[in-house]
Amino acid sequence: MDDTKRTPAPKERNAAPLGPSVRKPGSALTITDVAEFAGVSKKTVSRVLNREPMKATTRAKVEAAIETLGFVPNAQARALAFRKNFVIVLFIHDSTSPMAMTFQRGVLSAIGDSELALAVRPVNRESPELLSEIETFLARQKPMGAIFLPPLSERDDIGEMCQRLNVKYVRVGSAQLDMMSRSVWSNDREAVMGAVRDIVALGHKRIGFVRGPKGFLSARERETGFRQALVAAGVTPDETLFADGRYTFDSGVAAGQALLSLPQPPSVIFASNDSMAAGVVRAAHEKGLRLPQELSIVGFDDGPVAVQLWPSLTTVHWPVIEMGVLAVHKLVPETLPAGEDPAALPSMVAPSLIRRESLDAPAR
Amino acid sequence: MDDTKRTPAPKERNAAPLGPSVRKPGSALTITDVAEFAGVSKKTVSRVLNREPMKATTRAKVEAAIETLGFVPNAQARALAFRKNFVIVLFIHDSTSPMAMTFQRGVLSAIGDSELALAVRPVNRESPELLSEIETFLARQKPMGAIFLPPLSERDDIGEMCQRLNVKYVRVGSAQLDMMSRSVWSNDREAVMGAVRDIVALGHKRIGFVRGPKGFLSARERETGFRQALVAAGVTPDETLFADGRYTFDSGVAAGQALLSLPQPPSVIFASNDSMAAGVVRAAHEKGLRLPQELSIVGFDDGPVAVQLWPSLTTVHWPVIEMGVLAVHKLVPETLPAGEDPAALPSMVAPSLIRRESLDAPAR
DNA sequence: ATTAAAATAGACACCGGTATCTTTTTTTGA
DNA sequence: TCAAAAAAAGATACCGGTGTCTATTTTAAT
Repeated sequence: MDDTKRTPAPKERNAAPLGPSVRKPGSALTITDVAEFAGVSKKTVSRVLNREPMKATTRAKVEAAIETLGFVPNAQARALAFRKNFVIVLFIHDSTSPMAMTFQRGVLSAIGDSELALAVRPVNRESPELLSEIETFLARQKPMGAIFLPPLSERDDIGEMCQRLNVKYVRVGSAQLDMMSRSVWSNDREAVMGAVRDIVALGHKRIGFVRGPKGFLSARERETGFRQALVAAGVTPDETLFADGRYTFDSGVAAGQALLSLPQPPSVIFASNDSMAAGVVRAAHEKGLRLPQELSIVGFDDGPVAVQLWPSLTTVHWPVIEMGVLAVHKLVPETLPAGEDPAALPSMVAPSLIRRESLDAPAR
Repeated sequence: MDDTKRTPAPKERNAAPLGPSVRKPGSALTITDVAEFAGVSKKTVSRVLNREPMKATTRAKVEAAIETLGFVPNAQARALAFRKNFVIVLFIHDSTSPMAMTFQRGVLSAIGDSELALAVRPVNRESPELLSEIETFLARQKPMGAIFLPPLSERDDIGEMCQRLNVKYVRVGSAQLDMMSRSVWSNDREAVMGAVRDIVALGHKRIGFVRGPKGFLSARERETGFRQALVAAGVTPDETLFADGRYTFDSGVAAGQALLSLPQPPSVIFASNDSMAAGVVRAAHEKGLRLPQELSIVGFDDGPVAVQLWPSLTTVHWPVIEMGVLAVHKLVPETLPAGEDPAALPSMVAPSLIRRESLDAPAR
């Protein structure tokens, strides 16, 4: 054919294949450069990159060329051709949440140094455009998978949308929210039940409880577990020993003050998360109580603050990091350690009580 | 041969392979579909997407088509054609670091709901392949910009590599590390000096200091500021009042115990970060000291733990979120609020002391 | 009204990979 | 040994956008 002589001025660089020695800096190298260098076709280089079966000698030749030139494939071009971006998106509701940050560590550790990338995207659960925002992001990025953290994960419509868009996803929460392959959850209810059993075993009779916000599944599950454990222990829940909280430190202080001002205050207070437990610790200190002799306090999360408090906090360890790892493995089985069975991955990780200083038997 | 005989039905190209009328769900729509629908060329749609100047009626026509079809452009295709991925990469050394997590919040808030995405990439500063790992990631992703957090930011060779790869970057730290347009920093030295002035003004004479790890610029700057402030106040630094720490809670406990066991203990202890300050708080509590009457404690960071401690921690607020916002604005001026001048962006954000309960005048 | 200049829209190559189909090479079988 | 089958490598279209240059329309000027 002709028409190759086209425009004289621009794009001269292709006219006479790059001219001599115009080796561009950095990694402007393409698969074509590697192919020429190795004396094979583009497709052959592509085969090497994708580890397709081929003759060993050819592979070696190409790998040598890649090594020599320092070639790094362009992720966007691959993504375009694959119609999948090698990215995992982490959708979070509140970028302040320590849980989200901890979860992210799990995700990053599972990704390791694979070619996967992590994209973090905060969205507002209250926004009326929540769904379309997520849809647009997914349509634009076409990620390998999406992870929804609480409370986003509690919405079924998000899952349905992902299926419609053909995007793999995992919903993370304090109870199973979707089919196994799309769920990662901690059994908060059981964990609280176990913790309460331990507390009761120490001899505590009056156990205060600080609720989390009603809108959070974790808060509801934890309260349910607490009540079920009491019932199982033969104790009728005393509604005056329940105080509302919003998962914040301040709300924990207020709840603690309220519970400790009761005519007959509890000998131990279970707070639905560590921030509120820290608030209760403060309320107790302000009242001059000796901890844990005069008041035991138990939290939930095992966040960074738990060990830094005085006394250090007995708390339910929420296996958030493990959940992050699990979510990635479910989305991209290739991240699994070598011939492990993706189908054998669990969905649930069990939280468990960590005993520290803030819990002891009640005073005589 | 001409291919102008315009296919009647769109996507004729799929007719053979995919069967007829297989209108795929979701956003398998392309710019070509929009162009056909609007009766214009691909390029015209592209112009609308990129907000290039054009006739209002044409623009309206195309925008209507986009709206009607629910078209979302493919980020990978754009990135490939642009040779730039609409992504900002945040390189962090230690995914555990609370500072990194807080910084990330600033980055996310600056990104807002623009089409930018945030990718987080942990790398190990100790790894001998650190540089090549970063280079490979940048070559693969071709991001709009890269942000290096401490202690990665302290390496000059990383900056040089980015320039070689033609990647915009910002180095974040506790002192200016690069030219203004590539730096975001907090003046930790000045901030500590100011804090010490306040402490001295309260009447404190013996001020203990808990160092951070020598390998961190922030630790060195904070100590330098501390010493300079003492000298400025006419006090000769007493080396026995310095204790080593590693920015961890445990090291803070140990340092606190050491300082409080001195024959003549300090009346106030300045810890180089909040975690260590929390450790000092614990050491003081263990010794039965009343805070702040018998010992004042001051930290640095103003992290989440500061308000949750008892007593709440007086600490230097480290404006990490603001630094995150600033870094994004520097990398992508388009994220600035509307006609603000990118050149007018500051590089430095000043930390300042937040007075809380843990600091008071020394006892008589 | 006519033409030159400016503004706008279109045609087509191209970004850097992968998929499909074809050609070439190697292996196998008689 | 030679043809047939299998394996390997190559040629080319294509993913979904943007850049460049050309064609067309609109505006301005005479």
